[in-house]
Amino acid sequence: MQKKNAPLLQGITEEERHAMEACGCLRAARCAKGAVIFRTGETTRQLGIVRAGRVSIEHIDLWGGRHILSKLGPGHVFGEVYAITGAQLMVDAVASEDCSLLLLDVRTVLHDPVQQETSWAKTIARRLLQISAGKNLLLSARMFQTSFKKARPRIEAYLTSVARATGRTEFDIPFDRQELADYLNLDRSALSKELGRMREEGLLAFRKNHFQLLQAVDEP
Amino acid sequence: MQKKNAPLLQGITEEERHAMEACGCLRAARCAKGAVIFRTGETTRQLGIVRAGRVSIEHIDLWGGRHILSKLGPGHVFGEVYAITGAQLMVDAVASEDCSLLLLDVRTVLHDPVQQETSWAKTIARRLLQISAGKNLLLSARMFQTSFKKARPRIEAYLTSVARATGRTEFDIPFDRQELADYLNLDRSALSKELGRMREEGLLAFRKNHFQLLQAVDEP
DNA sequence: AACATTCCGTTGCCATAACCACGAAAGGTG
DNA sequence: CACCTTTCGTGGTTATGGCAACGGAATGTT
Repeated sequence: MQKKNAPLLQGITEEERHAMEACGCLRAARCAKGAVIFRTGETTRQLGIVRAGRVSIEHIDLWGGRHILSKLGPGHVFGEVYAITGAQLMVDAVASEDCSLLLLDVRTVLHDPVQQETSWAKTIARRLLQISAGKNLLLSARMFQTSFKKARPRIEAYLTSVARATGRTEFDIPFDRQELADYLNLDRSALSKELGRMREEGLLAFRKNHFQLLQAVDEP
Repeated sequence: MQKKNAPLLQGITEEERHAMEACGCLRAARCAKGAVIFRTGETTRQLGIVRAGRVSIEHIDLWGGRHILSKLGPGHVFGEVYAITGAQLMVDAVASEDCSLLLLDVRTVLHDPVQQETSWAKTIARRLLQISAGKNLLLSARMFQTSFKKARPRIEAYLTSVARATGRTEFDIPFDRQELADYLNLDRSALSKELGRMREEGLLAFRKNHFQLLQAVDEP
């Protein structure tokens, strides 16, 4: 039972919470494992906030292949882009475990002439902008890393970006091999091979998901 | 001389414009061709709005290779994600022609306790959220299209997405071959080869940047 | 018209990554 | 401990896409 507030709701008081629930903007929900929260092709006025459990954001491609875009734990927000724009979902949001969620009606917050003027609506709107911009940065970073045509540069780009983010040349990554391969759009065995080669060449050392860069790629 | 307002400034009256300029939030700028407007690694409080000319958003990778992410014409906005988050730029913004720009101080709009309450600041904040969410959608769509390991699925995914967006099976795409290849992270000749094969198989017809899907990929 | 330029299709070669399959190591569970 | 599952490295094979080079078509320029 996670008690900490989601970033989206930080700075929202208990009273404001009650006001939100009273006007129907915010409601709690529970989902059993495997339940589909948002479905591809639908539209939604609501975004989801994970309170407990995990939600998987998945994309089924035209050939039935499934891509897992992210798994979100407590505190994270999903579906906000679709709630804001009104666009049809390009992904499914699926409860990968039993979940406790909050559903927030974004369209009301942003467009209802009355609610819009409440202090909590203003707070939410501000946070939404931060969250949206932040996701933008993540997507951009990933695009750069996966835009290389060969495996080696993709791996180097990813690892150096983690190194830059943490400020260290030794770090753990949040992926196992298969997940990293998916993230970099590579085959797992191809990734393993390339990592092996890089280790032989003395570029890095690793064990499981712990990596150490030995010849840092410097920038002047 | 483009006179139409940028989406970001739609609904902003002349008076509000003057107020913005008076408080230093908004200022005009001119850039000669080749001038660097924002530089990788810097931070910025300002976003740019293209009034005339074109701005190229570029990414120099660790090996000196240059990737053009987008070219923005009049009305488009750039740098907003970095201005909002305060993150270091991962891209350069370069004037690819002589440009007339507007620079808008986002941090003031969002964080200055006084300006924040003005009607124009509220309008701008609302629009920023729409723009940010919209860019998010574009980035997501591109990610899906480039996440395939082989050329054929990437091409199909891209073309079907255009078909879906336009509602037609016959359309022009905004890229020439080289640009489409860059967009899909493919080699130009590999793209040409695959397109040729698809034409032979009767999947589509094309000439230059005009495409026609013959066997639409249906979804139930 | 002669020329340059850009855009596009095609070809051949080869490095490379996808794919399949196996076995070893590590971790969890009874 | 024995067992199962997950994770990871390796090998071999094949298909694919990157690369370089060329020629043709279309367009623009002098």
